[in-house]
Amino acid sequence: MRVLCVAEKPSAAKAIASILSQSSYTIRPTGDDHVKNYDFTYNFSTGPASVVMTALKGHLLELSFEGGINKSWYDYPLEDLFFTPVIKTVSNHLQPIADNLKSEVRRADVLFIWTDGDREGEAIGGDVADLCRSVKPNITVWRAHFSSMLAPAIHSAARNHIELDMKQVEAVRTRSELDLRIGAAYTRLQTMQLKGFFTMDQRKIISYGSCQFPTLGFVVDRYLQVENFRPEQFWKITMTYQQDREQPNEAPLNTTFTWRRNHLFEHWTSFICFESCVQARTATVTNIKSKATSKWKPLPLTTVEMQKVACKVLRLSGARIMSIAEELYTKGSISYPRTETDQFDQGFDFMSLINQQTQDSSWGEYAQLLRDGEFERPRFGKNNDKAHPPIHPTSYDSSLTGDNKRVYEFIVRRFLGCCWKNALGHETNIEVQMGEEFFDAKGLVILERNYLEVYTYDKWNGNEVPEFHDGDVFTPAQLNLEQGTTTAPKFLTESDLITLMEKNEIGTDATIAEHIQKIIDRKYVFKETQYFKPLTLGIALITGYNQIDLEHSLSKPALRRQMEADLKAICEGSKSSLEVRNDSIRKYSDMFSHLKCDFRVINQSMEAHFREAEDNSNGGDSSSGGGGFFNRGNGNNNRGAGGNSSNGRGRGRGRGRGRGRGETATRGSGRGGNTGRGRGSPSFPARPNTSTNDAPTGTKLCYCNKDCATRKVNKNNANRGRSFYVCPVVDSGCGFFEWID
DNA sequence: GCAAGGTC
Repeated sequence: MRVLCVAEKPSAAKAIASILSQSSYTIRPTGDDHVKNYDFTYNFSTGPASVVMTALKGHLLELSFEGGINKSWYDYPLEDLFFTPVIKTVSNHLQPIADNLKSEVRRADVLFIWTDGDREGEAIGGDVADLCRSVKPNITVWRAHFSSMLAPAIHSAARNHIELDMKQVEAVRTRSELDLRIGAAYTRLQTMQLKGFFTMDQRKIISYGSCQFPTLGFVVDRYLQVENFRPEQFWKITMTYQQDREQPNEAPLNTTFTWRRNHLFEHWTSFICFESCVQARTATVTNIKSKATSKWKPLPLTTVEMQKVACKVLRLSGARIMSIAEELYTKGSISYPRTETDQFDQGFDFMSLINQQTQDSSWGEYAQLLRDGEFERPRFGKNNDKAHPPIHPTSYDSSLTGDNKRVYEFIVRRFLGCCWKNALGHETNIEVQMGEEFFDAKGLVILERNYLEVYTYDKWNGNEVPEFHDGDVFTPAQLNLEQGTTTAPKFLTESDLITLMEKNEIGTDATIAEHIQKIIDRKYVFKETQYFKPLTLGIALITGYNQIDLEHSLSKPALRRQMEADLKAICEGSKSSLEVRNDSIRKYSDMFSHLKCDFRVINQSMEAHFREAEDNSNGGDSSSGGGGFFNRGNGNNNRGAGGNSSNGRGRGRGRGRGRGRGETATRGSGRGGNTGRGRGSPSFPARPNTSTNDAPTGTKLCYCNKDCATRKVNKNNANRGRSFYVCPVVDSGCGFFEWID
């Protein structure tokens, strides 16, 4: 018997051939540089056989439209794109691989498919079977079912073959067809309709894709949240305690307590709470909880996690990280970089990998510690793609420089961190009461840093607090009622964007970074430092789509998620692929007709946003940047970084400018506050900033009981029916208030 | 000149 085995990629073919043949195979080259044919013999359940193990490079076939519509954009109605037949062909660069398969299968009795154990792998297998049947219609087809690349799993798969799961194959075929039809129709419509806006580049593509648009939608949504943000004032009580040290030359220990109400938006309610504290004058420790705590070491590294964390700590784009990881993998320095698995197999040989890293001058000492007894098995995550282990170093590589070195170092440190112990600490929670208000402080002593030593990307800072006991009473060093303003949310970082995409099932681990790169390349968004901001084109498209009353929003994740759910339904057998295909085509083509009718809305949105952008650019340079449109806020326009944060934004809409980030709660401690005058400790609090509207009316009395006139106030809603008094004298009064029950 | 999904 002669068996032709086909793996999804060259590395898998090599690994499987090594296991099955116990490394005694001969290699033949093919027409493709990366793909090799491995010849060996193997004892299958049906008996011994001569085996050829070969590989693909992912999908073998590509989908396209039949006939002239594939090329000509103007000679056919766009609606035809939903119905015109599609064909699958081998793209030119994969032709040598297809030729190799065809010639090998002629000599085979059995085609044995060893593609990855996921939906796409099944579909790739389906295409291989079709191609091979075109040469040898009656060939027997087996499917290997394996859940790891370890020898027992591979041998078991070889001896217990199953059949291709045509439901999964159909699901992927449905997905590809829908993606192509929808992408082509909407892209052509957008591009042709909006062509007039781009004088400099007539070939500009304004693409639509079921993944790229929701991705753009996330960026624009956040932009609109920032744009529409209205700051709100709040008030909060801050309290600190200062303890002298035993050593006179040591700086005193300052402890900041957090008000349990955090902050309130009602001015007078905050006053009342604050006054209760002022009256009490001292704080009493009401509860102390002390316990051991730990900071957990990270999980083994998956692709998406690598992108999320490495984007942040290395300040590289996801696309760049993936391309470097690919390079490191090809070089043999790290394992396969596209994996969803965050658990290592039971038999995984950690120690030899740790040993390899002991020679490094930077992290070698930590690898030595692990080798010499500190090792602890990595945590078990919840995900296993049954095809690849978590990303880890496979050999020590000292030849790297630049970003490649930084990415490699990240992967090594992450791996070593996983193999260490959790960081250990001791936590103390102190609750104190002043008047009717509660405050909390948290102390942390780090006892053992463990994994933090090597995984330097995680931070865990200790915080020393005084040794309090239940019932202790102290006088605060400072007690203030501070005013603050809520601040706008920040723009999305790449890490935020990846998290959103993952949560909403937009793209896969291997494609998330590509979709992000795509909306940058299309000039829908740009990246300013680490933040994503939409360009005029992106804003105009999304706000335009949002204004059209479509059955489903094309810029929100729900449609893609529905497609994902339908594909699962096909795999589970609860829906047929034909049903999903027809329903989806009807849905998208109905929306397409609607969109086409209402496209003037998108045009108006473009006009409005482009005009606004041009106005903002002070005239003249509206054609800067690629493609002849204004790059809102981009440094290209010489308005400097951050230009779009205040550049005419809110023009005529009364929006505040310069909504400062981080300007929380420091006002109100200015005038006359904190001077310690009058009653000694606690120091006098800041005079509350009473605006005319807030100022009470009434008569009588104040805390200082001196000459300042006071007025009585009734604020039933705010103070539960009690009256209180406030000294209204701004410059010479005491600034205090008195409760009168 | 369109998509998203594999992989190098």
